[in-house]
Amino acid sequence: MGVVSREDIFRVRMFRERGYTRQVCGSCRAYYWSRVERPNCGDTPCTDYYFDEIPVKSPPLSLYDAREKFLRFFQERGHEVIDPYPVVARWREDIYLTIASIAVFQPHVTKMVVPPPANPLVIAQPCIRLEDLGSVGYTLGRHLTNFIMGGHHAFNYPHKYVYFTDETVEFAVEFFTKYIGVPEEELSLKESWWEGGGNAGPCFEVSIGGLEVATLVFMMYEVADGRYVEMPLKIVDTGYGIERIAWLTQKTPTAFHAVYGDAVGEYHRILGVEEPPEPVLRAAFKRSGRLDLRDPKQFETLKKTVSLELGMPEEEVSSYLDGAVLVYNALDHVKTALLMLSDGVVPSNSGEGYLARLVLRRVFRIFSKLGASVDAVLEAFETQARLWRSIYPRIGASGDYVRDVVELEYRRFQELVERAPSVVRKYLSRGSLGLSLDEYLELYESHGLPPELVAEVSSRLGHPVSVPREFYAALASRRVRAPIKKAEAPAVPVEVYEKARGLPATEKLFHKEPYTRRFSARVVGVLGDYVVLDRTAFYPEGGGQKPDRGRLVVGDRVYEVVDVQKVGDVVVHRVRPPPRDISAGLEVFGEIDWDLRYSHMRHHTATHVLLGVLRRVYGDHIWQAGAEKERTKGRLDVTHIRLPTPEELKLIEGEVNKIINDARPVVSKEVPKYDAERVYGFKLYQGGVPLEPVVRVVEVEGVDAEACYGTHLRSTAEVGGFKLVNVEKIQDGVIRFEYVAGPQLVEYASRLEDEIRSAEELVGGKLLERLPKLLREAEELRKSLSRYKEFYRSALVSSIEENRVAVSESCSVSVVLSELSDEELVTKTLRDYTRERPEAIVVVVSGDERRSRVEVSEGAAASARVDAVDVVGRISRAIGGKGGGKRDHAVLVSEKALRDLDVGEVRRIVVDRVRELCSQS
RNA sequence: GGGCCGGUAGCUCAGCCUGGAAGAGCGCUCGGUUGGCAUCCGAGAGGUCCCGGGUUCAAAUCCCGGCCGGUCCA
Repeated sequence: MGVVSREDIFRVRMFRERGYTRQVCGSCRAYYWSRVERPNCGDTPCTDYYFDEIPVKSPPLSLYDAREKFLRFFQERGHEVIDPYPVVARWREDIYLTIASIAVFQPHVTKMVVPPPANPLVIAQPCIRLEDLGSVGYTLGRHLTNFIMGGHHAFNYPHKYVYFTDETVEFAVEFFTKYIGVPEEELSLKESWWEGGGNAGPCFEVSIGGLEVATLVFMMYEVADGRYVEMPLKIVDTGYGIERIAWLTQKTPTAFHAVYGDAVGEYHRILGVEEPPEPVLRAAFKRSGRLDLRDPKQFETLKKTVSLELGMPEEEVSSYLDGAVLVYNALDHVKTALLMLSDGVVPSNSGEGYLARLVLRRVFRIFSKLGASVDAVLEAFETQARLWRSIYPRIGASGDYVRDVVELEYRRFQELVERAPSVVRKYLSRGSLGLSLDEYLELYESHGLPPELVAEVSSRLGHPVSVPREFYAALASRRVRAPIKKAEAPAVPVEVYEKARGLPATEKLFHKEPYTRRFSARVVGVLGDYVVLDRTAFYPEGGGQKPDRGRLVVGDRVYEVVDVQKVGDVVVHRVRPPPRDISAGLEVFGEIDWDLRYSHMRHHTATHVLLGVLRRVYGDHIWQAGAEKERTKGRLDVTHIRLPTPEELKLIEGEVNKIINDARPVVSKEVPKYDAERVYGFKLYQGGVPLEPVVRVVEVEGVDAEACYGTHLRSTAEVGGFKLVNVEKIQDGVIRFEYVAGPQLVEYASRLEDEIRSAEELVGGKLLERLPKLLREAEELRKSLSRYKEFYRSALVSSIEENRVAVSESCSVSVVLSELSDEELVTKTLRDYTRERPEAIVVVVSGDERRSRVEVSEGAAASARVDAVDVVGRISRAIGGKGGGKRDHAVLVSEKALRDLDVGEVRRIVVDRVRELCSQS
């Protein structure tokens, strides 16, 4: 296939054969194709909806029927039906959710790393898009946060052409006219341009009566640095709106009625909202296609129009529609949450977990706004679980988990709401004039309190405020985009990486025979400190398993292997000393540190068993979030909603050990990617999704199967034994398990024993006998210390009294020396003393052999006359030292030892100054 | 992964901006008052001011690093 110019690509065979003409839309100026003359492109917002007036031959299709019809049509035309992928895009680094059917094949297929599972193929892929989350209900179904994208895809390789524009348009026209029974005259195909996920291409938007029912994209370009580069692979990427097809055939006033059927009425009941009469919905429906979501005023205008048309009071129309919009939002959001949760998302404060929490909080807000309880929320989830489990089996399987999560998240939501008054009060008390825009933004972004809630709470607290109009604009302007995930730094130097990529793949003895300890091989290349062999038993770091160590022997020279990494299919060994004398072709003898390796293998196999047990105990939302297998211990992080209880931990430990005792075989095999996915499901990819046509599957019989690169035992029996040593929550929604296996278990136990023995030596006896005694003793010492403190305190007070010189009615002065260097005690005593005696000025000189301290404390009346800071300043000038303080309390610290300090001098200065200031009247 | 907010008595928090004596309410203990109570009165105990470092005569307070929690976003 040659390069097609941008205009020519739209001139497809069918348009010529069946007399379609290219026309310009009177409204949006776009070009479109149709068999008849039309005033506009036939898509909203250039027209009202009128598809309900079009005679469609198809009987009303439910969502399920529409999906089946779509799949069968393309299956009959040579497309293989592919099972849908999860809505959580775990195979993508750049997006969290599956936003289109093509996302299933990006980037591995689009970048030609892996062939597609079939070609051509058809898929009904559930997708989630949260962009319009805030305004779903208003357009009565034009926008949904979840939808099924029906995609038929053909991948045209340079050497293998399948089909492109002509057939794609013919399929679309045939599908809608013959299968759905839409008169051909009603079809309009608008020329457009599509971009997304780093790809781009021309497209047709297919509309019927104002409803866009499909987009036919011809993906031909890669977008690189803002330039379009033609791809060798030309992809037919279509998206049929299955919900819209159901809507088109059912002609209900909203898409929600078409998609959710009886559940619409159920939700009205659950939420206690009256259903609007049909004429209200019909009237709103007509114009809803023209609504622009960015302008909330348009919805108000729509209400006015409906009210005029029906002669119904505006308030009535408004209350009907406002209530219905909330119900539609609830329907939509609950289903989105259900899809995410049943695909195993654990709500958290980051990543896809945050998106799940975001959706759930929207649901909770709707329910609490309407005064519905958590039971109503649960009922709403159960209603839809019943509705969808036939299409999505995972929804049926995750009931307990969904219920658990909803309850837990609802509780957190309520805590947030309960916190609101105290937080708002704090902000209100800061300034006198209500709340500023910045304060609203901070309340939202830092405390999760939306402005409407803040205003409500504030007026309940007796401070009516109004939400700043510019709030959402200000919020939007703060949004900055950042890459989702950062590329990891390579584990080998760049120049080694570059050179290694040119070398042939290393034969992996560690895969072929994981128990290989010694081997011979030939040197393929030497790259700096790294040696590359034609085959190796050294395991390179990967999949959370640490690299092997050991030695390489070349002739009579011995090199220590200190690191092993992989570059693609090439294994590189870093050795010491630097391999200066080695060259390609030499024979090498290798030996790995078997003790280390065997520990890795035990901990690795134990990790798989643990993960399998966790999934069995808690459910399929358990996903590996990270893992590390070292010599001394293994570590597994998994997604889960809460810390396990001690009982659960005992159960988990017991189950793992049972499987170890069972001596289950552990088998590794190479399986074509798509076969593996079919057999084991997506949970295969616990440690990430390898973008390769063939994956290595490690299966622990009846327990776990994962795509894994690591080395494993032949049987679980070899794990030897399993003990959890630490469990903690490392972040919201992620639980860390640490454990030891085999001989490490003995090491662990004897380390514990050593610790206890050392502790017992310290306390001189059995811990449980000695500790209570020691604690009692400590308590007694504490009490006795406080008695001594009291004694010193009263001694200090007497000393102050004895040295007291009355100067005037409002002034007395007392300068004393205290041998005690307990600063806290002195300060507290002085404070108590001067509080009782407003006229007192007390100076205490204390210290030790390194430094001295002069503390001046004054009662209220005295400090009105004598400034403590001034007194300290004078002392400082006479005897040195630095200090300062407040008018009634100041401190001076000198580097002199206490015995070198002239207390008489200090007394003279203080008494003179006090006399000077207090004698005057 | 990033931004923002927070971490002070058992609990809820004030104090931090502007460095200078560790605070309030509730709860707890004891005593008194009361027929009864979320009664009233009085006394008392209770602190690693998250951790580490820096600046300073002096740090809960300022600066840097870390940990933990919350929240918004990607």
